[in-house]
Amino acid sequence: MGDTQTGRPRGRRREADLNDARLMQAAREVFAEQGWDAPVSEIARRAGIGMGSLYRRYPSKELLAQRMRVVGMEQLVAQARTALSEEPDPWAAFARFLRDALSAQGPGGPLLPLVGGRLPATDEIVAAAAQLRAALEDLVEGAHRAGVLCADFTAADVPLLLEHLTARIPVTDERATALHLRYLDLILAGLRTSAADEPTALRGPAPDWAELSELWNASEG
Amino acid sequence: MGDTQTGRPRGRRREADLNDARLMQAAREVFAEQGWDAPVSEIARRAGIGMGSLYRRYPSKELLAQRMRVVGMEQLVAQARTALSEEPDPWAAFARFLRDALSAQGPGGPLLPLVGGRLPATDEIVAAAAQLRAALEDLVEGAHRAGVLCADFTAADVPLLLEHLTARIPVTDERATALHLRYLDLILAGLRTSAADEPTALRGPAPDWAELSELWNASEG
DNA sequence: TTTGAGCGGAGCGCTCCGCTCCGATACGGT
DNA sequence: ACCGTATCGGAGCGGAGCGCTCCGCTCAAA
Repeated sequence: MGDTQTGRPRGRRREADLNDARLMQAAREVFAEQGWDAPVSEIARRAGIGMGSLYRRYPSKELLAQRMRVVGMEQLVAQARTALSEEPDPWAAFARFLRDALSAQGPGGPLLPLVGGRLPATDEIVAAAAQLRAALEDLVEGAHRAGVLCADFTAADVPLLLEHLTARIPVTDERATALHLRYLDLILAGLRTSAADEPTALRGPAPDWAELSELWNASEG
Repeated sequence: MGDTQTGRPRGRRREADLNDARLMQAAREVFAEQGWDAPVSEIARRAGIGMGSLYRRYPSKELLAQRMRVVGMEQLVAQARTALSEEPDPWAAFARFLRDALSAQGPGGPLLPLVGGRLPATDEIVAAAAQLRAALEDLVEGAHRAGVLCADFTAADVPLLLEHLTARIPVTDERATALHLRYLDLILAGLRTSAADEPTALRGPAPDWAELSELWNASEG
């Protein structure tokens, strides 16, 4: 932590910071499109950076991906906090966060850290995950308290739902995001309860946070 | 067509037919889980069949996948026809088909022919696709006529929606299917219009069948 | 018992990946 | 202006893992 507090770096140092930002962006795009097996060279190419510079900054593909997960989760937390503070209505905040998460996770880029599941969790990652969990729980707790959210929809549903809405389809990023948002609207319509409606339409056991941890972190070495 | 009209094959021939059925099943499971890059040896292993037998029946991975697509589409057509004939209510037929498609596409196996997009379409495939299109249009037309389906939801939405609901998550097949069905229920709740509701909640341009063709078939050689 | 069509799986050649090494580049102190 | 040097970029190396083939073995049919 604290590597962004450089007071206006200049020259070579500034270039390195720009490179790092570009790398995170490119890594998220490429991993989202092609999965874990995407070649590192493709990430470097899309970031406009040579392999040497990439491997100087991140000594292995695994470390690069782990850092990318942290950045992605931090961005989600920021989006959740923004939605919570800028939208007074709990339902509006909830809906806005989902839309932001689907569309703004990088230009056209689909979702977040679900490269995981095969790379071990660092301390940084578990800390970011804890913060993400807290933010999502704030979001759904608020909607629940307002009585506008389907009763047995949990905070752990959110990442899984986003994952389900982020199909890897080989079209332009804009078109893919448009389709994601199209089907998200369907989900939102189904999630919203109009006051004392009939019991929720959700079937099957809700996921919990432990299940998510197993999905996101490698089982063991 | 017409290779299933054998009058009770016996002995070695019967084993070959069983092998073929097992192969289709295993191929769908493996491709669904791991995508096109899944090793052929894994398909053979899961089918309980040697590589020799597999490559005797299908001279290349591509031909195997093309045949699998045809079988998968034919199964979807059969499920659509069954839903249409067994469920008198158009909405019930529509909902049942979606649930069947998500769960029964092989035990626990996710969806269908979206290995495509990189392998060329054979005549058999375009014929099966045409039949699938007709069946899906019957399904949504019926629901539309009954006035219970969100207005600008088209038949071409169905495969894309199923694809969106079939996230590849590394859990047991049963759990994955349960999650798919959980979020399908949300979609169904959002899709259903109660008579003259407010205008549909769908945004963005609806997909059409031409877009699907581009997704499913290789652009060119 | 003989036979041979059809089965299973070990191995070959090749593609493609993660990662390293080194010449080229341009910043910053003097 | 000039040079020392930290950093950049991409060609190449070793190896993993794939599609596909080849061949010894099994077992229904005669």
